[in-house]
Amino acid sequence: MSISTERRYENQRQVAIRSAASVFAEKGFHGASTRDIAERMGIKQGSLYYYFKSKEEALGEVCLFGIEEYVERMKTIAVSEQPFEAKLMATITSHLSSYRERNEALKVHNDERLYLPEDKREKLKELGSGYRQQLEKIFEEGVKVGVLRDSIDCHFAAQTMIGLCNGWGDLIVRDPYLDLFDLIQKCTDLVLHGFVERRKKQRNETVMEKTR
Amino acid sequence: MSISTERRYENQRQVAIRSAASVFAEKGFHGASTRDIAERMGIKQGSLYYYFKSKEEALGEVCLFGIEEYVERMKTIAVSEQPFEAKLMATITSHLSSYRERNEALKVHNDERLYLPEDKREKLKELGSGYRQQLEKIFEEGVKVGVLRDSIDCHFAAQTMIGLCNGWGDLIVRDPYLDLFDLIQKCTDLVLHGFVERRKKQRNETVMEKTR
DNA sequence: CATTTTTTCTATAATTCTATAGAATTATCA
DNA sequence: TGATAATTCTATAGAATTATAGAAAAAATG
Repeated sequence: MSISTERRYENQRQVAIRSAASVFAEKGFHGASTRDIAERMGIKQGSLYYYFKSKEEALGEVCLFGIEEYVERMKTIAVSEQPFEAKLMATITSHLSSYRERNEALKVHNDERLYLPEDKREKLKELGSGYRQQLEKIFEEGVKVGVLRDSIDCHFAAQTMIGLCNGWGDLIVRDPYLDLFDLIQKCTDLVLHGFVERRKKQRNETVMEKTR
Repeated sequence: MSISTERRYENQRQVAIRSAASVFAEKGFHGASTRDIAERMGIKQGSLYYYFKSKEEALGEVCLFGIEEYVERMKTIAVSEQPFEAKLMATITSHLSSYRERNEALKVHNDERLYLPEDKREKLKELGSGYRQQLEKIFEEGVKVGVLRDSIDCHFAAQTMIGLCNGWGDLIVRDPYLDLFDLIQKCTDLVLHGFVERRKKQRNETVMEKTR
């Protein structure tokens, strides 16, 4: 097998993974048939098995594809020397952007990975927890430098931010015109400051204003 | 058909719906077989069709069961005369509690409703949008009375809060020991105030403190 | 160009699943 | 109790699905 032949195979396999991602995202793992996936990439059902030895393997590859770079980016952000606020926004940006870039594979990872057998799920679980732990550390750092309240629960914070981004992820996948930039601003702002009005630097402010 | 006979039927049908909810939550709509559902309620596969005319109808009933009361409660909260903060917390409480009480049906609604045919999905969509709109109104009210910043996007706020609660919903379903009360406090606090330290009433505060 | 290797196709075995029909059982009620 | 109605069961038709084997086609190689 020549080097270019191998590369060609890997390329086509990547096409297969993206096709599977797209079909799994649309119909779910069990709702999608190998025929659907094959058709989406323009080959016949039986030929798909040249790239995957089973439908399950296809799911495994899609999930890995979906989460791998996402975790990789988090590592980069976590070790970087930016101030807390920048890290937070970078995380949100990375997370939300993944939904646009990864061809629905991240969504498939979220929704369908539990249909993988235990051993394959293990690897994904590690990646996922690694992500959460690093996010947690970012929050801890924020507390340490005094940007964040020291009463906050960093585990809760990390888990919530992941859930919040995943919720928007579903909508991003469904609506390709959704303005990511705007969304990122708003999410960051919410996590940092909440929705409540802060009365700062306002002169002549009275308690009565509350009920005006 | 006597009245008690009808009631018995309706009771058993409710058992069927809950069984279906449980199986759908675990295996997904397509991954679950009618045999699985029947077995969970202790009858044989064919007998299930005494309660549903199709597997799809079962899914429809589960989704409706999952979302109906949830929407109902939101209505009650929205029209109530509580201050904004109380309404917000009531909403979060209602949302998160539903995951404990509804036998996984709300999760099924979230994850599997898109496998329903268009016409059945319509009804659910209306219920869901109604929910979101009412939540939006609560936020708008919060802005109007001055509790919330008037720069906030109430549509974003509502959508985010739903996503945030749904994210925790998944974890609540998986972990029956998760402390809901604590979670509700933290979610409310996040949405209201964010995670950033507010320096209020602190004397001698300098700009340098930011980078200490 | 002829040969070898890679890729895709066709056909199919084996299994599973939904939904239905009609028999059997169980419960209700007069 | 005996008749009627409700509930569950068994058996199965018919459709769909996964995975495999071997033929056919396309591409690479010397």
